[in-house]
Amino acid sequence: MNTKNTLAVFERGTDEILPLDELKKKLAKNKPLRIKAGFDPTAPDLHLGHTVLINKLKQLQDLGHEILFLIGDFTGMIGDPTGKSATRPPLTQEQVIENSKTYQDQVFKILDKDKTTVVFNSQWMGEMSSADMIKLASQQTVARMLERDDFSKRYKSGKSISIHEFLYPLIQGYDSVALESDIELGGTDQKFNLLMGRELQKQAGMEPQVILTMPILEGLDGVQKMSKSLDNYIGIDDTPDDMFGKIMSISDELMWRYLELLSFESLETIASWKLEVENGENPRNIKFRLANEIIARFHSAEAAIQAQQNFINRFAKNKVPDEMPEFNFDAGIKIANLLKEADLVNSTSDAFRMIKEGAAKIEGEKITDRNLEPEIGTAIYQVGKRKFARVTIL
RNA sequence: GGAGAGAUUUACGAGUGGUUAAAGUAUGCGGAUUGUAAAUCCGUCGCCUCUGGCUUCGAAGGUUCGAAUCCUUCUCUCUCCA
Repeated sequence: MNTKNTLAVFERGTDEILPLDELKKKLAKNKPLRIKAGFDPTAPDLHLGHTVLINKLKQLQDLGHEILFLIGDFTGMIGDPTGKSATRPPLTQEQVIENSKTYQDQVFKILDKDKTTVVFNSQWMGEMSSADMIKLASQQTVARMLERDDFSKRYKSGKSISIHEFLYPLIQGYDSVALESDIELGGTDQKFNLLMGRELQKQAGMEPQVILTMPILEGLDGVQKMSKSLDNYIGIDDTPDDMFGKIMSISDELMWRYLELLSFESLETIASWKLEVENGENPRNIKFRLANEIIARFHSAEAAIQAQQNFINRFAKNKVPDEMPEFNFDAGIKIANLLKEADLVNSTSDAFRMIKEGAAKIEGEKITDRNLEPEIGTAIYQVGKRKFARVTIL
């Protein structure tokens, strides 16, 4: 592939490439580049937000470049302050190890395992002495650190910033020195950290890496970034039904954003869909297409069709789902406790509330008696539109 | 080390001895409507079978008939000075 086409692959969907000239020079060398991307093993389960970046890695991998998949097990113990308005709780060693395993299992659903180099930054950071750390810390100034938006915001608004949080960008930057990376990918929120890698590489006498940022995918709420801690994500391990439901719940506005960043459909195709909607097509049907594509990618085409069928049955036709959690209880249990034990409500107080609001149903019949002791037998219990459980009273 | 300010329920934020389980707003949840979208309206938002009881206002003690509110110690945060 010639340089021009290669460059097009690099640029597709990116937010920024800095500096572009240096990337062109690196590509002109006509040999595999070392491409670094770091992941913070804060919690297991990748979500669609991560796949924006991973898809890009996959594309570059297919061009023959070397992917350095960095698991930030050392930095994970700091807790990345990026984008946070408060100090993030650090992870324990055990959590980090556990989570990084899950990460690898999931990421190789997209990346080619044989062509990917997995590295842990504890490999070199764990070896670093206190003296080395001080030397590293001496390479940047507090003023420079406070340039970072989230730090300066917190500083100005009187929120605490711990010293160790300043170390995070430094260590991430040092990772680039240790790995001698040519390019580093990250979300736009990583820009500061990525640039830090350039500076430290320069100071180490190396050719600095080019940074490539990908847009941050908004979560289901359409405002905050998709993240596990905010619970507004679609996990790639989610069941087809969950995926379908979550995609359907996003706003019309957000739907276009998702199509842009997650779909493999061409931009022309997406533009034609927009035209359809303007001409009266129900936006819901566009979401159907998006949901189908995503589910087919992480599960199968059949699963996608099934999920859509389930969705239509459940909501459009108001039927109950085929599958739901099952519970057994002894006779004499009170309805409030039953709903709580079956995970349909958070507390018995919540159960009373739901009953009062007419949201709790048995076999489609509203529960009116809050002191009800359900009869022996099996029945479908429901709270709200989405929560179901098949309960057997013994 | 010194001086000062502050820590309230998911979040922001009222509340300076007694109708305070704690205003208000946001978020969330539920209902109506609908395309499980948006918008709107209504209800609800500590726990416990609950016309009542229990535990909360950084932590632990204390004063009081009674404390989120007063006192003491401690923890943490911020500002200024060194």
